[in-house]
Amino acid sequence: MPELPEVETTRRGIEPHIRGRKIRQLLVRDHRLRWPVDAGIPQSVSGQSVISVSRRAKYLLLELDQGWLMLHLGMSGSLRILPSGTPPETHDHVDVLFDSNQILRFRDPRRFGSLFYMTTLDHPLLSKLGPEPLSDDFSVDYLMRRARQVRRNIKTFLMDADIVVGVGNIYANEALFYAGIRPLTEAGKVRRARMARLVAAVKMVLAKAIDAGGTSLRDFLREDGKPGYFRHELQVYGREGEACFACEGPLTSLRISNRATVYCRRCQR
DNA sequence: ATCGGGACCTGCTTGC
DNA sequence: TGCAAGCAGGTCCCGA
Repeated sequence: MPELPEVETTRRGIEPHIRGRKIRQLLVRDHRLRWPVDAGIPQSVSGQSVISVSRRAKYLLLELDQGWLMLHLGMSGSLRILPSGTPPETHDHVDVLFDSNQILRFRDPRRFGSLFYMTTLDHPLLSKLGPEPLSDDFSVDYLMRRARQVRRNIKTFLMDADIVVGVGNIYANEALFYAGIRPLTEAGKVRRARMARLVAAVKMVLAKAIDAGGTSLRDFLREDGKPGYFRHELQVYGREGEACFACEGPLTSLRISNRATVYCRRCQR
């Protein structure tokens, strides 16, 4: 799936096409997503216009006249803007047809994604989320305070959406490399100066990935069907055994909480 | 209360 | 070439 940069890339891609447009019809071909898609959604949103498209964590929020469509891309989801009449392919589970005769089409092979309609933003999935990583709320002070309260490694800590949202496996590996911190270091033992480097690294790597249109490994495509280009910027993710770009030593790999972890023994302490 | 692991799915790559 | 195992960008939920 898309991590935060991919979701933000998608948001920026679709907004100009659907903002101000009226929903003519919403079609659910397969309701079996992470949570079953409510059968009442098509009726609820028909005739409503899109006021704005925003993002909270990795959720896309389509603000309508009287509510919100909330969409998560899961691990393999993507959104495309297509001319109406474009035949659906396998795994194209949801279409939103607009009065512009364009379709917003949701594809998700693994069906880990989700779609909700709600009339307030007071939703349990949004209620306990940590700060946005690119906001000022995600600061050294904040992260030091949270780290003191836990006993777990820094990588798992960083990927916990209660702590900070939007940092998935790729960018956690990348940020720890830039910060020079070993992934298994206990979060509570990271000194302030290094935590400051980590906060800066998270912001930098996410911002650069957004600028590049996200990272495309296999599934992710932008709304226009093109890939993102951040893959070429990756320092450690997917490079186990290869030479570190900084010191040329071989990159080490291990699994932390069952997620592929790659780091440089020499550059990360 | 915190934490790790399992579970949810399909498709692609790898190794026998 | 064929088949099975392993792995993939997320994250909720359960039991320890």
